[in-house]
Amino acid sequence: MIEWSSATIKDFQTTLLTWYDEHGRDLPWRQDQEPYHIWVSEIMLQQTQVQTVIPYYERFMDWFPTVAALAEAPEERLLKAWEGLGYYSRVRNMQRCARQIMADYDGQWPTTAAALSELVGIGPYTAGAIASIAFNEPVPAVDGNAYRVFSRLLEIDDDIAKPQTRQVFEDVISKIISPTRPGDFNQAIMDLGSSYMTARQPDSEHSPVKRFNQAYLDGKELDYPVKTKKPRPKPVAYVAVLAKMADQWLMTQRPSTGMLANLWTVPLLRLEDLPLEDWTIATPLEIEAAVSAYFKQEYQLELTAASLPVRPVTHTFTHQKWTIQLLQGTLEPGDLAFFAGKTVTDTELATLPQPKVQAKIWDRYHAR
DNA sequence: CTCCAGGTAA
DNA sequence: TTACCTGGAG
Repeated sequence: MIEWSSATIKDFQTTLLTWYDEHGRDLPWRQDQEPYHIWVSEIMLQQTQVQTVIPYYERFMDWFPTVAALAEAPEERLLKAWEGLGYYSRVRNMQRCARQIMADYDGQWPTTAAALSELVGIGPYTAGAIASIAFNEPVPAVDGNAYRVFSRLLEIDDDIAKPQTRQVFEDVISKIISPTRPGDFNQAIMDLGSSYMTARQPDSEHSPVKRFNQAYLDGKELDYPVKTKKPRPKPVAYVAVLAKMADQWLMTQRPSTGMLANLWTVPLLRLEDLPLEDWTIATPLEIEAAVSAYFKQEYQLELTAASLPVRPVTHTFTHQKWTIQLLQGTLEPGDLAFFAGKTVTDTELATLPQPKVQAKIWDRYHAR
């Protein structure tokens, strides 16, 4: 890691902020310094690129214009607003946070990073972003962009996969951040990280901070940031049951904890949970019979099932790779007392919050 | 298809 | 440390 003199730091601040004043992006959440606006945008941007976030942000503000409105929203509305963005626990945490602000702070946001960190769903990054942008507190906002930008500027070799490394970056950035315009400084770093200093195809030749970029000057840009790899996702085999009862789709709501919590899908059964001799070598006919037996046993529902002659749907999460065979079925009229779900018309179907993997299942079904 | 990026909670 | 989701690049 290299060190900058105080003259270099001042030079960098001026160069960065001058560039930001000229070329910073004009985004919906940069119209004012409302902490609510900053917060919503930051939570969305944690996981998604700007172009995708914009329409979600506009609709979110339309549906939930204030912290008070968000605190009172029905959960299904919340999940619908977040449908397709992923990491659904975040929007539930946002509502818990909104309720904390109403109950503990009388609707007024706390104004320091330390206090913001106490709120549900607000970690060190988001606390720094809100405190610096909305309240002008000179604190760093260390996200993936900051890791990438500063590791290259200063050739910081610490492994960003290790939690302790955050402190190294916070210390470094604290010395470099503009004391007068900390919010703009942090946002300029984000813009730099998504334009000239990208992960795979940086364009430092044209970057406004080219001359400060030690890794670029040394031809080692792509060596930064240093990050150890994660293990491969584990394969899991599923069968999706697209079943109708009296012309209505059978849908299930997932449990309130774990993956895709509270979202709606067609019944998804792990092959290894079905009554099969050996699920790794089961034939379509054996799977049909096993699924019917499972429905009878677990839900007390009479299902006639037929495999669909389509490619399985694949969907990869960080830690699991799902391969999903599609199966079509018809249910005898019966009660759903033992089934965690309901039957819906096509119109009602569209109102249920559903994850991307379910969208893929519908796509494959309709393309058959 | 594979690989990878990205914050917080538990 | 591991779970949580989707999208983009190659």
